[in-house]
Amino acid sequence: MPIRDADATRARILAAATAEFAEHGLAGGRVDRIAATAQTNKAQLYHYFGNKETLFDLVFGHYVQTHVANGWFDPERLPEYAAGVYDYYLQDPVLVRLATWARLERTPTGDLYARVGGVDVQVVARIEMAQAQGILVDTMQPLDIYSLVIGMASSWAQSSLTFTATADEPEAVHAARRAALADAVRAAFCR
Amino acid sequence: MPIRDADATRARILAAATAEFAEHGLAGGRVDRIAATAQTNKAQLYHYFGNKETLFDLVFGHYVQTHVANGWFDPERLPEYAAGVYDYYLQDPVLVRLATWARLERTPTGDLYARVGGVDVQVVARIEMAQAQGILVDTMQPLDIYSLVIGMASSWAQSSLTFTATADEPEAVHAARRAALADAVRAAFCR
DNA sequence: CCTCTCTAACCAACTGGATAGTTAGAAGAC
DNA sequence: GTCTTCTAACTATCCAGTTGGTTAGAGAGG
Repeated sequence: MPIRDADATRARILAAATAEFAEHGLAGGRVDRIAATAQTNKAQLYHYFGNKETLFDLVFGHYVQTHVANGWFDPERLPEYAAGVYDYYLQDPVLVRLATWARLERTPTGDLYARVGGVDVQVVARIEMAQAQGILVDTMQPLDIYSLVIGMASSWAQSSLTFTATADEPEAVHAARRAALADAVRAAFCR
Repeated sequence: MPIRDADATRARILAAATAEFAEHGLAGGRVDRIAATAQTNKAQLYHYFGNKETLFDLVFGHYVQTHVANGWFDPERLPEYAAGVYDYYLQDPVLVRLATWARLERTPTGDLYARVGGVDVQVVARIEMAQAQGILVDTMQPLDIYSLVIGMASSWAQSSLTFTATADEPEAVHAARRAALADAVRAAFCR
């Protein structure tokens, strides 16, 4: 590993910025802290990423692209998918927090992922196919089904308007939530 | 109306702070802007409210207390309640935005309303009663049902991780979402 | 009814530290 | 030798919180 490595420095800044913005958001995030955590300095940061806002957008887009696997969504096993999302949010708060900051500070209305290429077109196509096959109810718009499922799965996430789950709760509590979530999704959307 | 009116000044500051914090959050909110909007000055603001953080908590608590009517929640008409929440969030983004900022910046885990007195105990009691009467499923914890319903109703709110609804969309779109939401809630929780 | 006094309400201007963004140049790598 | 990577130090602005007062108006005394 060379002492000077532009790619590695970029990566350290990106990682530090991801943690900082997930924790504090765009307005609350501090460029000095990011540079310090990344073991570099602000001049490097500004050289590679332009400005704070751009860095935030890039962090969010990058995190979505690397952590939301394209084929993960499965309309044919929607209850299991929802339960999986519950577990993911529990184990990794970064995605939810970044997404919520992005929503509040960058994209207050419309498609949250518009800056990042929009909601995967495949999602809609696959829900439609599952509806045609009689697996999912065909009385709702595909995107409405998708929104509701995400809304349900994020009920206990770090964006929750009620109660946010933590890993140190008893496993029985998580099991009960997972079961309630899967049951509710099944009853609501599966035929 | 006297030229000097402490109550009126307090009220103007609270109103201005509510708008400012709903828009920009705690870190992004500016005390100077609040004072200017309230047509007063920072010294008054600090005299009445101590500091920015205290003011934020007070704004959030006050908004919840004045805008979340106690008896509004109705476990016997859960689908209609959910649809009502959809409409409320559509027409007034302030509550959702304040709550989401409070979640991210003040209460990252646990009960969001802990600072404000906790989730209404009546909510649990009334869900339990509805379960005992066979109106709601009794295979889920009351709080889990509550969380899921709020999660579903806020699927298109300004905290949405997918798509945020706006008032200027065609009424047919809103009607479809309301129907999907009510149907899903009914299928998931009502017996 | 007028004037004096006292207090609560008010405010312009200030302070000190934080913060986004810049500069000018040092040093490793090829 | 020169191009890229790196850095300490700098700048200009912003911002939460404070200071040192001024002013409106209520009530008391005459």
